[in-house]
Amino acid sequence: MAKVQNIKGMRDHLPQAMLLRQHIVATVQRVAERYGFEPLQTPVVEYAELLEGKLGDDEKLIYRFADHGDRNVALRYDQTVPLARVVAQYAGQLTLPWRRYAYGPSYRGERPARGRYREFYQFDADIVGSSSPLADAEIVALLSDALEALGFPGFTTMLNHRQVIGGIARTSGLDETAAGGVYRAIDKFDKLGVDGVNTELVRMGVNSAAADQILALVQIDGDPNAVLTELEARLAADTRAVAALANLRAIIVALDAMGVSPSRYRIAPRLARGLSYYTGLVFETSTPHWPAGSLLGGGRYDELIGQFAGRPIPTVGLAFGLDRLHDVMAELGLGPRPTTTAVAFVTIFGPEHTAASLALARALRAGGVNTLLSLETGALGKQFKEADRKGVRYVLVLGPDELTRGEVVLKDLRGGDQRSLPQAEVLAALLAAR
RNA sequence: GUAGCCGUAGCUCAAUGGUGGAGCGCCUGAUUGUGGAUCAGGAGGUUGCGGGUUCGAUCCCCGUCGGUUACCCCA
Repeated sequence: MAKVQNIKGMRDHLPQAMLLRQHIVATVQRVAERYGFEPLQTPVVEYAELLEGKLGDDEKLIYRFADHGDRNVALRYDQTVPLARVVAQYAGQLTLPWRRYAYGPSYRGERPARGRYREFYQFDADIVGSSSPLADAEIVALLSDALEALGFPGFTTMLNHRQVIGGIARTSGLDETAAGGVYRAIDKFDKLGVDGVNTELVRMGVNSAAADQILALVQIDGDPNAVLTELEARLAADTRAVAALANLRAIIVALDAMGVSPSRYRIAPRLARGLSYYTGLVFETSTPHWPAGSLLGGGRYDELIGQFAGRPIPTVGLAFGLDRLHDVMAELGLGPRPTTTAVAFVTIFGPEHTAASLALARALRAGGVNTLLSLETGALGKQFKEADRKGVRYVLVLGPDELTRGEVVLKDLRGGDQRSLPQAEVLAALLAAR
């Protein structure tokens, strides 16, 4: 017999988890559509060469194999590269700027850890074909609205710009080739602290004066405007950094005008992210209630799509990590926690009353009430028990007494009270109670 | 990729180199027109899988699969 077991890092999502996951997706989708984003779906399998050359060292994490036609294929590791392919492939059919969202699984052959899986679901939202800071701001506003709609009690989005990090490295006397390690080191600031990052920087050959300067810049924190002003002063010699800071300032001005509370974001020069294809804004949202990693992240990547399209197409976007959002919400008790989809449970009093119960169930369903029908007849106790265990709130009984009077017994399992009412009124009663 | 820890009933976990237990859950009944609470009874195990050591392995050793923690990495 085949092994009854999952592939490492791949999970089943049983009904109780799915109900919360679907709530999350529906909520985020509703917000995205509020901003006029349109849905896109692409296959999980792509030509391997499409994904190669975008990830750097992470290429070894790509799931790849030969298909039945000996094609060299791979499972997508994110939804951004497929987006780039679509934009290039359907250039004539898409009106830019294009706002699109996508929801689905991606795959990475890395070691599973808390909140990280080999098959993971993401909800992506991107604005393709605009370099306006309004696009960057809209993405940040969208994520703020979405997390608030989901009921997150406290979250903060850290904003940074790739050329601010570049400027920090350059003004500290580091060349671009050494910068990669520096980015990784400062990205660990929250985990390692000042001394830890300093040790790390020195260990990779940064002299201590430069390390001190990097650490001083990276620790700048506080009111977004004040942080920008301070960075502008300290990085004034680096023209690219100055431009980046002006860009960030334009973004937060737009955020304020869009109604995003300044308490929801910070300018964080220490935020690095992977950076492999980011060119401008980078951001990451986290909550103090979940120390292990961020809820979502994103940024501006103005060059990636151009690699496929043959002309530059500036784009900014984000990805919600569904698995992590779900884990955090489940742990914090956020969101609805239904155990089933049904609201009503129709019992069958006995074999001879089957038709009447079926007709009742049909009428409730036609009226828009999610209705579970008993598949057993008689033994009302067992039927009630099934309804109770499923978490269905209302149970309906159609016995000989009720049928004679043209009524139905409606019992609320939550409170335990029940009443008998005319059949014609049951639907309205359930709709009102819901 | 490196190192550690874990894997026993549906779930959470005990146990001993010598016939594997509990709580919760589940099933049946008390209750042939009503779930939860209570009481009584019951079912449920190749101790992840494979190999080795041993008279004998759930326990010790090796491998493997899965989970998990810290590193690495995190598009």
